[in-house]
Amino acid sequence: MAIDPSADRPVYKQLADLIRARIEGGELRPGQRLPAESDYVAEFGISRDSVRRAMAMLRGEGLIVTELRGSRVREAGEAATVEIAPGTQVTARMPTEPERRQIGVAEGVPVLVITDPSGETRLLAADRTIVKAGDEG
Amino acid sequence: MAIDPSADRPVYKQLADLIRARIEGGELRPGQRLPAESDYVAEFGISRDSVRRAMAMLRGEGLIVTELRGSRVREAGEAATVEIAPGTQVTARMPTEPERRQIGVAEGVPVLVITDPSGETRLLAADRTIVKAGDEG
DNA sequence: ACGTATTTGTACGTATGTATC
DNA sequence: AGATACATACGTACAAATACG
Repeated sequence: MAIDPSADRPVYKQLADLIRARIEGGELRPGQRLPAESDYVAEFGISRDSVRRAMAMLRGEGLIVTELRGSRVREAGEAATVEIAPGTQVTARMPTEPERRQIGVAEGVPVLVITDPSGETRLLAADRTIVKAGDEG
Repeated sequence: MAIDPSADRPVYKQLADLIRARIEGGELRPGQRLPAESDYVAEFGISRDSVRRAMAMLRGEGLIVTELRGSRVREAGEAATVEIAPGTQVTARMPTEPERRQIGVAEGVPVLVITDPSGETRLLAADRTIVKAGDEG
């Protein structure tokens, strides 16, 4: 699998596809370190800009996390189950950056917005929470 | 409010903060067109790169959508309510790009993963769906 | 304790492509 | 056709955090 700069699909998306396939195919396992940006630059002869765009894309999809020392495949992590009463509403959205820091959630992770029948809302990190509908409060 | 290149917080984050505050403060209303990238370049004397990073950040937060003609504040849109039976589990995550296209959901919008007691799952766009726990199937 | 190497973060520049008005 | 505006993609440079010897 290689990258074709003359293809219709942008270089950075091709690289993201390639890495995504390696993650979903199990070639890159949860917790495993990804090659450095410079490795991809050297391997495919593309610019660092393109590599960084690809990484940003995968980060946005929640597939990888990036720290100063490199990126790694996100680990699923055990999610706690929260039971909710009938009439409770649930939706999700991306947190703003201040919220993200406050809740202590990584980039690329949505928050669950849980509104109970009284109108009170809770914000929970979607990667640490599974909401289960119960038959009573 | 201005941007201080010598501040600790990066220029692009300062700009994102500024635009986010304008959105949350109602100065920029849902559906309203944002100034062009070049306007921000001129207004604050920063590079287009920094402006684009700020926009990407806000896009990732689901606050704005960007098209070829410019960016605008995302409109909430009427969300349909879906009732779920007791025992049904709900969580959320970001879709991968192929999923995003398949479901027809904009960038920056998470998907709700709904698993009924039999184990079957549904993917729904979180900005168009509110899940409501019912007291029976 | 210190310097060095590695790696990502930020920020500037330039150029070309493409869609819209 | 021309102007506008965003998308992609290359380049460079320096800063900051971490890891290593």
